[in-house]
Amino acid sequence: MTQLDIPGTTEHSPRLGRKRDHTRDPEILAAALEVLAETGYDGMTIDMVAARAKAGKATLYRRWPSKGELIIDAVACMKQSGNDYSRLPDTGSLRGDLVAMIKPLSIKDSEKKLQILAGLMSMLSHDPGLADAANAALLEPKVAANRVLMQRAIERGEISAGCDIDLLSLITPSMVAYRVLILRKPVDSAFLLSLIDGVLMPAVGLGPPTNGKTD
Amino acid sequence: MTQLDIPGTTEHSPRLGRKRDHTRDPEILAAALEVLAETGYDGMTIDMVAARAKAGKATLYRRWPSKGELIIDAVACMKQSGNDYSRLPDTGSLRGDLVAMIKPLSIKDSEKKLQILAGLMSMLSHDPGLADAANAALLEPKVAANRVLMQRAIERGEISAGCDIDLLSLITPSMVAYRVLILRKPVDSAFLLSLIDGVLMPAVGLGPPTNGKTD
Amino acid sequence: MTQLDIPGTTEHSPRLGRKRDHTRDPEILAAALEVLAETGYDGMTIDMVAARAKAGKATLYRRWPSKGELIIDAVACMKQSGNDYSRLPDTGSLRGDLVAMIKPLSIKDSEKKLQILAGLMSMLSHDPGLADAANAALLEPKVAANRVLMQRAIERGEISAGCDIDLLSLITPSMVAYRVLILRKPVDSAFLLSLIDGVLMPAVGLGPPTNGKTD
Amino acid sequence: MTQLDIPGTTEHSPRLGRKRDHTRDPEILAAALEVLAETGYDGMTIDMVAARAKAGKATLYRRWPSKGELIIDAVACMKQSGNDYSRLPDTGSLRGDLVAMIKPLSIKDSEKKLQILAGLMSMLSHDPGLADAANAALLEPKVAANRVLMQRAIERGEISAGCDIDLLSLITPSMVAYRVLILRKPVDSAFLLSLIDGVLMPAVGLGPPTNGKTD
DNA sequence: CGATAAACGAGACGGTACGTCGCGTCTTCTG
DNA sequence: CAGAAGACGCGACGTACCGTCTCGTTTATCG
Repeated sequence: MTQLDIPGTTEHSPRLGRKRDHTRDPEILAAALEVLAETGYDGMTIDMVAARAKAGKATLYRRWPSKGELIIDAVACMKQSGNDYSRLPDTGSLRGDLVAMIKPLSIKDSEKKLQILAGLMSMLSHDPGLADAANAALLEPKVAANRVLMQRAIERGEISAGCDIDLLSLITPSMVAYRVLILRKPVDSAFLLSLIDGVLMPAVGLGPPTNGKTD
Repeated sequence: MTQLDIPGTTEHSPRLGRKRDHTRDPEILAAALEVLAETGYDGMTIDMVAARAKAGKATLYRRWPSKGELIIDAVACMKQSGNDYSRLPDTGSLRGDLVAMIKPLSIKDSEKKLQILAGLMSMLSHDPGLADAANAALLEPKVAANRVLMQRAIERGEISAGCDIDLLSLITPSMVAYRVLILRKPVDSAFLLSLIDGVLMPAVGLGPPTNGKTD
Repeated sequence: MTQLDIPGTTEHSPRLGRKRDHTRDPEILAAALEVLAETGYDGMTIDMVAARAKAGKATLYRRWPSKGELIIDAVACMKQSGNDYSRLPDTGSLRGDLVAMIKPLSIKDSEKKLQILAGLMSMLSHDPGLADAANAALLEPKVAANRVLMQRAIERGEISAGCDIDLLSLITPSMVAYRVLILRKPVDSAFLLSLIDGVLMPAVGLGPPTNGKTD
Repeated sequence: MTQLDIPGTTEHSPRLGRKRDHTRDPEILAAALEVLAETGYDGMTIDMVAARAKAGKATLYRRWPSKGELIIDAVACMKQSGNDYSRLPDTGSLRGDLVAMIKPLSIKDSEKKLQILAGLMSMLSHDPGLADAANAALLEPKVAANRVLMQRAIERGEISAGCDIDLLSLITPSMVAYRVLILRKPVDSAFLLSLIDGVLMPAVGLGPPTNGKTD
């Protein structure tokens, strides 16, 4: 997204003159994310971002063609800094794993990401491939985590290999998004447990928890 | 939303002079929807809507306090004109009813509504109650339809009364929204059937439709 | 200069909508002159003028197409407010009248006007008719005063009717401008008296003052 | 003006490294004059000059501290290339000499120089000593020529030694400047002859030409 | 002769003013 | 008096230019 110079074929341009200082990119994007978080999408201003990053407005426009693109890239870069799901729980059962992923911190993080997503949403229709960036940064990590947990359950024979895990891994994220963005209700453990026990477990052919304890 | 002067109370003002011509409201809202569809939310302008409706800007602001509210109302009015779900299928089985609701026309309608929803989304965070209007106009009808179908299934004893139909009726809409807005993939019968057979039916304790029996 | 709406033929446009509030013009122009005087031409900013006049930038640009035109008009309006030469001396002799016009206040005024003229000068080449406005506001009043004094001298038979008073009335202004703008020397009585006695009086065929006294 | 590092003093720096290529100076100044003539002072850009001279912007700023100084120097260098007044006419009479200096080429040159002067004028107020450079390059040569002619007339006893030739030599240049820059009328022989016969000759105590022929 | 230090073309940098556009309000005139 | 037309104050947008800085390269002097 950042590449404004078309990568073309073999860099036939010798790139004369001062090089664009790409070490500033992260600083600018971080400033953009700060302002985005503080003032919201609509209140965000290019001058604010430039001032926060101690950069000139022209420097921003040299790298991103518009305010929208800048935000997109800022969100995309959030992917790295955001809490990743590299450390997945491994409790031995799918339900145990899913329940283990219910953490207040994770919920807060999801809600924040969804707020950002809401700001971007109107632009997703217009710019092809833009949705991919937002998805990859904001939603896909969670989806991927779900998919991995289910894949493990298949491998250990806990659930049938015929389960459509690509579909099932989307259910929690989409329902959380719906609840936060549309219904504007808080996401809590009870809601997530309802999803696990009322939707996901039946869908993979597993019954309710053998012991009654749910947390 | 539209009523800025509540006529219900005291009415000490005899409403002198020319009455507000409320026959113009639909025209203005239609113009708003046209512009919204043509230029997208961000590109939409109050002046555009006013010009399209051959109305003055002040006339619009006399009726709606802001651009956002106008759009909300425009969307809300779409509710009436849009294909409502007053005529629900009644095939005798829940699965039959759900499948019967899969119609190309209905899918197209949903996608259009979701595009509008996308444009509104960034505002839903700021304006309290605004999300309710959007939800009521764009998503709730479908949810309500699902709920009714499930309620009937409970009443006829097809599924357990313990099913969380408030939760389950949200699954299809949220998954469709996710698919259209985030993944930008088309919604087709196959996808919807996967949801019905892979998620909903197991969740309500019904098996796959191998034979007509519902176990 | 202010008329941006072409006066055309017969006002075929009914001029619907709110009228442009032309009572604001003088306020804006006055603000422009203030800023011009305080910060100089180069330091002057449209936002400064707008803020000073408590007007929006768009209001200024609706009336004047650019910063330059605004200044021009501001200068032109100065014509009215500036000290006019309606009260010319009448001492009975041309030399007496010319000497009577040498006043410290008048000199200061001239120098200020010339500083403004200097700021405008680079634009005079590009815009046809623009020079006329500047001339009419900044220099012509003085020239006209000289011309009147000489015309009176002709009428009373003091000097020959063959004198090229259109030419001679320009000498003092042009020499003063040259001295102030190019040589950057102060204009004082001695300089002006040198012009009167060394240039103007010989040119109209009058000798030096009959008695040696010059004041 | 060009010497930023004064080589006269101490010279503690051994001037290592590549020497500044001063053969580029004329090319750059010529480019500056071209751009100045084509786009006017306000439209002129350092980047334009650099591009035209196939030089880097830093090269220009290494030699001249600002845009204004560059232009001044460009104008000053024009002094050499412009038609100088080293070959003054010597017809034996002051009037003959003055009339002999009226040449179409000279008039064109003057008008061009005045256009440049106009562009510089707004800066003359701010930069001390800048006016001197402009004056020395653009106006003083003509003034000096007039002064020499009048000095010769004094020396040959044609006119009184009491004439204020410093003042009188300014009259033609100032009146020409006024006519070109303010009145925007062409300068022709008739105008210049009017000045000679109507102003200068009377001022030095000489009558009209003995014979009626003026050329 | 090789090291070194400055100047070179090119262009990115921080900053600032420009002129445009949209919002929501206010004013004028018409029906 | 409602309604159309549109000017108003405000403020963000994206562009252009200034004067400085940083690249990688070239060139002249010094060791």
